[in-house]
Amino acid sequence: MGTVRYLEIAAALREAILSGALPVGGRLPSESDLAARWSASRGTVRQAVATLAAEGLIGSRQGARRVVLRHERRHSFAELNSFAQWAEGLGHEAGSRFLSRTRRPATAEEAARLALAPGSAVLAVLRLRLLDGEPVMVERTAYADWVAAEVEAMPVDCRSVMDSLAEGSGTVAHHGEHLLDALAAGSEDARLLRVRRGSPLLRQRHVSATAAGRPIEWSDDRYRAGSVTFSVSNSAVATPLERRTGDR
Amino acid sequence: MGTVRYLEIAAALREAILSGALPVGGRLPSESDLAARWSASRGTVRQAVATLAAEGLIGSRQGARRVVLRHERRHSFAELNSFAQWAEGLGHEAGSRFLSRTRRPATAEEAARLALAPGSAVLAVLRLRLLDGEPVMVERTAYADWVAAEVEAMPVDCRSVMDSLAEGSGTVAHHGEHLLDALAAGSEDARLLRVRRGSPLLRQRHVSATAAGRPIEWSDDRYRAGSVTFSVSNSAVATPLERRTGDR
DNA sequence: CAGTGGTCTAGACCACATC
DNA sequence: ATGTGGTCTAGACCACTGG
Repeated sequence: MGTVRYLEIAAALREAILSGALPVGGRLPSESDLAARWSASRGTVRQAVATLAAEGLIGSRQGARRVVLRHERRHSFAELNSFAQWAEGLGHEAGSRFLSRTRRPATAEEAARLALAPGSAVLAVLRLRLLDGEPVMVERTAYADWVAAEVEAMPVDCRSVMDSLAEGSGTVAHHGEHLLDALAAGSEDARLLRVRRGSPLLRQRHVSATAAGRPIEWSDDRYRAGSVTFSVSNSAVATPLERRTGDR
Repeated sequence: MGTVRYLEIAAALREAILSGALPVGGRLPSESDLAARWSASRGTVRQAVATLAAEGLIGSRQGARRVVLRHERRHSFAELNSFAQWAEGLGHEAGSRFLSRTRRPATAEEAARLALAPGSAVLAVLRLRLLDGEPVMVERTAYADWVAAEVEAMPVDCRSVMDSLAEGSGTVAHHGEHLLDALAAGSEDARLLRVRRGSPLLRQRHVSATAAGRPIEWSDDRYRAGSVTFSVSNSAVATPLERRTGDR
């Protein structure tokens, strides 16, 4: 059986929360209740509720029952790193076009982000992303050389580079670091996104890496204002968010 | 002793990573090594490394040693919810001025975010934030009525509302949900931040709640482009980030 | 005060990586 | 084949919440 006990329990609790059976502000059963009901040890139950806490669905304090914080669904990691999967998960139609793919030496920033020796070759890609036919994002990505050939071979309207890499060589993104800021549209941005120069864009720069920590890509994605919102939830015990000044 | 075993181990490992003693891409000692070295059980060691994994510092795959992913420090939850603590942590001087504080009925959105009955009273605040004397952020916050009196009593240049609430009534933020997007500066934004109307701003809307899940405030913070960057790290096992279309 | 979550132990078996 | 992390058990004591 591929079944994992604590994920079963977590899924059942998640379902109860998302369906509204457990209202926001309501209390979860105690750990011992859950352990008895599922014939599992307390450790396993704690692993299940820790999963939900990491998703921001529930909170806890020593001595008091766990409480439901929200009942909205979250998106998976795959949806986060893949524009196509994200769009489809929301019922939108994702489009994509490679505008250029060229090999060139990495810039200093790209080399640093991809943990490459300065001047190593990367595959630089310019790509336009559409949502229901409308252009919403311009993507400028540098791929590490060990995936470059595979990316070059993809069709110009390839739905998802990350999906194709997974199906092809089995390369899967496992970690990501994302930098979010705002900037004014440059002339190329403006032309491709059909907005005026200087209009606000939301920029998401991110590096994706394999489970072993090997960087795959470093990307600069610029969204038309109003087209997307990023959402982050955190707590005093688990802090996935950071804020910085200036560039970087 | 107020010492917690797994936090001690986590702190030691974190120190080793941040100092560079364990290089990026390097492998951590095995769980049994660490357990022996610290005279702790394997469960305790796993709790320690789980802490670092949640901070995005290390990654793991079944069967292989854990690897170091990065060695940059993260900011605490407190720094995330508090402009003042964040600025001071970076060595900048944070300034602040209340421009207005008025009680009025909650808008539909505010009532929903703060889990209030429609039309309940809130304290609406307009506040300008400075970094080293320069205006960088405009904050429009709705405080729940049960903290309104306390916020009204604070001086106009109060450094940190959240710190003051903690010291005063012991109200501490424990959970947060943040929405990040870009938008064009309105006329009030432009005047206060000394930028042109229509220039790009990074908007962070967020709700803060107590450990019990009781909402404290709902805020719309707008940063001058280039003044701040938000950073998020995630992995296939822990996904704190979500992306959405349109408003909300 | 009883109940609850937070911490910790000392085992066990399995799936997967690495050599 | 050996080592490693992933999962699970069945206990234990403590700190804190709540009525």
